[in-house]
Amino acid sequence: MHTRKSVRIGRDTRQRRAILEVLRKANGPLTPSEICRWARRRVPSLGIATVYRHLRVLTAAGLLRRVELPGGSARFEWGDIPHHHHFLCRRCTRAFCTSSCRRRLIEAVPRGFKVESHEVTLIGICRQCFHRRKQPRPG
Amino acid sequence: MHTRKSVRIGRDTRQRRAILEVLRKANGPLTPSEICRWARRRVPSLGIATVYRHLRVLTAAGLLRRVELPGGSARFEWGDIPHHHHFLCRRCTRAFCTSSCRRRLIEAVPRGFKVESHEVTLIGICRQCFHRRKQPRPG
DNA sequence: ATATGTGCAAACTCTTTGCATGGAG
DNA sequence: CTCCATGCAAAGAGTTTGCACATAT
Repeated sequence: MHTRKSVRIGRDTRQRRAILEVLRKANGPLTPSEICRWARRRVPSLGIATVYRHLRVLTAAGLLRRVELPGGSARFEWGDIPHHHHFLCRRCTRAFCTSSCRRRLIEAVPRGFKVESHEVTLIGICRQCFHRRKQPRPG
Repeated sequence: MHTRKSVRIGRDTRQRRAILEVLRKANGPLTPSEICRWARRRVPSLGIATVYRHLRVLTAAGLLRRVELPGGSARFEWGDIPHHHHFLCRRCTRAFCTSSCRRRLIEAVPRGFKVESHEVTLIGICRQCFHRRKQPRPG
C-alpha cells in the first residue's frame, strides 16, 4: 500500500485490507453498508463504525473518492481512476461507472459564481433489473 | 390553486399555503428544514412532520418537484418550471437554479441500460460566499 | 511497550409514523 | 358534523463518538 502524498493513513489492519479489497473489486462506487456487508466475508466481526472511520481517513488521504449520487448514502470508489460519471439504477439503487466524460459540460451560471466541479448522474434501469424480477445483491 | 391531473392533494390549510408561498418566492430548491424555518414566519406552530407530509403529497400530485443534489437532504422546487439544472454552493450549501439545459447530454452507458433522466450538479462557491465571511441565511 | 485500531453502545440527525386534538369542508 | 390535518413524541434509518480492550509497530 502506498500513499501518494505521505498523508497519515494509519495502520495496516485486517479490517482496512478487507475494505480496500472490496472496493478494488467493485464495478462502481459502494455505500458504507454495502462495503461492510461484503468485507464481513473476510472479517466477520467488522463493525460499521470501523468502516466509516476508514472511509473518512482514506478519502482524506486521496486513496478513495467520495461520490454523492441522488437518493441515498454517499458512495466510495477508488481514488485514482480517471474522471467519469455514474449510472444509478432506480430499482436496485446500485451505482455503476460510465465511460469517461466525453463532452465539455458548460452550464450558464450566474455572474460571480465559481464552478469547481460537477456531478452528472444518469438515472434509469440497469440491464439486470430490466430482465429480473427480484432485487439483485449489490456487488 | 389548480391541480393538473385532478389528483388528491387534500385540504387548503394555513400550513399548506405557507409552505407553497415559501417555495413560490424561492430562487432555488429548498430543503424541508429550510422550508419549515421560513414558513414559521407565517405559521409559528408549524411542525416539521407537517412539512414532510405536504411535500410528499404535493410532489406526488406534480405540483412540486423533488431535487436530489449531492451532500444533504432532498430539496423541493415548483413543479412546472422548465427543465434546468442547479448550482450548489459548497460553502453555504444553498442551491440555485441555472438557466435551462443548453446542450445535449449524451453519456455512454453499458448496453441494455435504460436512461430515464439525468441530474447535473455544478459545485463551487456562490457570489455571496465568495465575498462574505459569514454563512448567509437560506432564501 | 505504546499508541492507534476495534467493536459495542449511545448520541445525533434526518425522516416517518401513531395518536389525540384541531379545523376545513 | 365529519373527516382530514396538525403537532407532539416516539420510532427508524444513517452516521458519529466515547470508551474499554485488542493489536500493529
